[in-house]
Amino acid sequence: MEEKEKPVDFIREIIREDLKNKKYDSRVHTRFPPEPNGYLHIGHAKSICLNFGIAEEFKGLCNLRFDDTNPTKEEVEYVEAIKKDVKWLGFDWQDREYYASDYFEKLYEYAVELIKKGKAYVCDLTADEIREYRGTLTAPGKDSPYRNRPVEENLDLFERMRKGEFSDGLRTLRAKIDMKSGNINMRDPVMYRILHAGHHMTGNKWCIYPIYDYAHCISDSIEGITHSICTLEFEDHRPLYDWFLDKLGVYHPRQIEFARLNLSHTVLSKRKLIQLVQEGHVKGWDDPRMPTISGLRRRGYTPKAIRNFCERIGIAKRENMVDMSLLEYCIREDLNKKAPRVMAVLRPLRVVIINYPEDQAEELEAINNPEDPLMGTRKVPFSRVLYVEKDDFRENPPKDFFRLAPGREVRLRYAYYITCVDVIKDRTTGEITELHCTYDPATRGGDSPDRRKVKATLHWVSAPNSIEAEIRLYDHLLTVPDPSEGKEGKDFKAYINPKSLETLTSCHVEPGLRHAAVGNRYQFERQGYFCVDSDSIEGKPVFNRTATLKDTWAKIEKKLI
RNA sequence: UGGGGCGUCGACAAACGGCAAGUCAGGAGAUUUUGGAUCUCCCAUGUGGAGGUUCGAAUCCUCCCGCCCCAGCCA
Repeated sequence: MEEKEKPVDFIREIIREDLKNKKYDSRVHTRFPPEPNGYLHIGHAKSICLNFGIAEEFKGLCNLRFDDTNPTKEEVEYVEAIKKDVKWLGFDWQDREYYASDYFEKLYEYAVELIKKGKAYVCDLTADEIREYRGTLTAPGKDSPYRNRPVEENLDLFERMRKGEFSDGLRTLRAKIDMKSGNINMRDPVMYRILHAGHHMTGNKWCIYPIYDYAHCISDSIEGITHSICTLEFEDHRPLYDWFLDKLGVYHPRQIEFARLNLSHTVLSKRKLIQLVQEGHVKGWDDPRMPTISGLRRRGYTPKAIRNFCERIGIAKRENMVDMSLLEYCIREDLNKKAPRVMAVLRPLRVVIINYPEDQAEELEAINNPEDPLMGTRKVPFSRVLYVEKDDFRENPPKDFFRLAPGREVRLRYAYYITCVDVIKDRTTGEITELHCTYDPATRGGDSPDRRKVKATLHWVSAPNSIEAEIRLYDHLLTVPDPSEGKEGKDFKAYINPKSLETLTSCHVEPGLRHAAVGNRYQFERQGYFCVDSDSIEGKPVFNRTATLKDTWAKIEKKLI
């Protein structure tokens, strides 16, 4: 071991300490407990990486447990999606796929036990009345008139609740704790509610369902979890978590809370995400603009980049707002090493090489990835008529623009030096339609024998050999880093970026991309990283821009304005 | 006016009484057949504030200030 160890977060520190003290029989067992009522997002990835990561590091286990105690909100579609996403991120729960609903019977037995111990009672107050009796943040609550119901009566009523004798909301089972507690969660919280609703796992077996606080701690206990990691808003619930387990006298894991992830220029709340989907602001949960795992996957993100991101952001208890640029950095870092380079012209400008023989054609050798010689080379066709990027030509170049301009010589990557000799415009609109250039045959491959320098290297495609493609450019979902900092009364939807998607339909890409498989990732030289979308059809691929390349020129240009 | 948390660089985040790490962002330069990548350097005389303890305080104590969470039969 080196002297200087990588700093660890406070949770791993607690675990190290527990291990040192031989707590929990020196076991480490965590769990990731999603509620199957929505898709996983990058914030969940933080939790997944934490829980599964800890299990790996400490040679422990991590369970996948669906927290399915509310049948009115949960669906199988979500459990399938969640499993797919966790797997895709690279984590394995082996055979430990559990559901809180697996424990409904046990939960019921424990509830009966609490009733017998005088720690729980059936309450006939309505939801409104319970709210009234609860008091407020500053005023204590008052006892329910049903609080001192005899044990036998509670037992009878609770059994009849289960049997379905009462309609929804008629009665609840409540923990008998302290209506005057400063912690509102301790003011006789509801443990069970009556809900005549079918459940995705248990069907119509139950018409009473346990509340999170009651179900979660016991599920953790049953599974032998050692460290039950959750987010900060559950800090106030910890005394309740402890209370149930203490009163029952069962195995008692430790709940630890950390700060959830906030990411700039997007939203990470299930409620808001579901709103974006349902109101059609995006095309679905896997829209590449979404911060969902499925959205990021379709966008072209790799599991490695996401896991790396989660490692870099760290774990702490402070509220945070991580810059989207860090996520982008992580995907560039990964793809720079892995993605084959290819040339694609997004906004084509026709270039005719006037001194290149009409009937001539040739193939030039291009390097697939300068970062990795093992990835080899490929041939790209060259001809008299090419496309270059519109942005790469300026009739009146500003200072520091060193791409193509009238009279200027530049290099075509892996091809030749060319010089712009004429600018052809549309007579009526004045729009530049074509460039006439000459090439220097001595510069084949991109080097000049006389060592003369050109300041720019342009990507290009051969017009007759290129194939057409659709390319979708994505930008931030929101125009502001943090929508909650906006004007009073403005919700996040007021900041939805109208330019978050730009679809380019007449792009030209290298012929080698004709049969690119869905999901393949490439670097389009000088443009960014792109991946093949599932909307692709034979002969007409569709690409999603995963991330741009760093663009120094764009920065310079911005300053000029 | 209750209870629970949290304040270290633009954004994350270390430090555990002994010289304020690192990363992203930003800036400058080198290099470059991607204005990419890579490399070098710069970027907190100071840790929300004020006192105190100490040879020594981001760290311990006191008071103050600010921010977040809790009044679902949601999780």
